[in-house]
Amino acid sequence: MAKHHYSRQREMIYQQLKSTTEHPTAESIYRILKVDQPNLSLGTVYRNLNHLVEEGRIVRIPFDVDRYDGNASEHSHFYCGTCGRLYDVNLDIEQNLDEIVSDMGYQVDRHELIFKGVCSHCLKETVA
Amino acid sequence: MAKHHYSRQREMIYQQLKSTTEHPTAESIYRILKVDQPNLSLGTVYRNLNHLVEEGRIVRIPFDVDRYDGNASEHSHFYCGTCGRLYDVNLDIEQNLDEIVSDMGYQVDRHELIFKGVCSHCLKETVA
DNA sequence: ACATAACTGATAATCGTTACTGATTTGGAG
DNA sequence: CTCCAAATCAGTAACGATTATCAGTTATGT
Repeated sequence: MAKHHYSRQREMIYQQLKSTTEHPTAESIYRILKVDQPNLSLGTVYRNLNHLVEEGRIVRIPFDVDRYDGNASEHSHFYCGTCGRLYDVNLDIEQNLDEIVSDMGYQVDRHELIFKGVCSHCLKETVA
Repeated sequence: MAKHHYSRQREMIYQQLKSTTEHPTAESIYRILKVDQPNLSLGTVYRNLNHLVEEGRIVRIPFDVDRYDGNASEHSHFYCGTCGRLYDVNLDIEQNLDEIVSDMGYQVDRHELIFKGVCSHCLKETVA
């Protein structure tokens, strides 16, 4: 007996997340999918996002309004306070961080690292 | 003319935060201060926490339910998923992180780094 | 002391997220 | 293929943390 049934809605949500690097919110995923699936429910989006996070297929980025990342591999984020965009940031050091904290006696399952400031795009705009 | 008036409530909240390393929530700060100040309002706590964060005197740790840190110097946190406690973690590398991301073209104002797992205290409990 | 802007307490409103419900879909067993 | 139980759905109500509102109070500069 299967633990999970196949769900068309869940796969749509997952594929939508995989197809973008914009780290959308539940609401914006809902709006996009609603176009082709007019009777999609917002609750279904939330339910499946939680489901996918538990499975480890996607990552929740805890925010004022939570955002989601279809790239579940370990990486950081940069949040631009000017345009509100959320960028992926890959740091070589990142794996070491968990080791350092492990050596302190903690069992580290994962970490969240988010930088905040102004992105290069908005920096240009400001100068102009 | 002063930008801010002195506020007894604000100082109480600040002192409460400085006196603990438990990273309390707005609600728990409220409960503690309410004992000696029965007519303290929860809205006042939220209002002043925001005020103190803007001043940079304290730090907001974005969480399911936000928590606050009276130690405004740069450091990370470890969240234990078993007991729910939030620990301070000091890493030497931490300053370098901002530099690395700055070199990528971003203007980095600050970062948030939080580790999640099981703390040493809870690890012992589990074994026993 | 006066004027004014900041602040407070109390309460209502907001809004992201979760819970509930009855109907529908899925996958395995006979 | 048919039937059943578990999983999922759409729709909507409920929840809870945080913010907004507002009339009354307090702090600060003149």
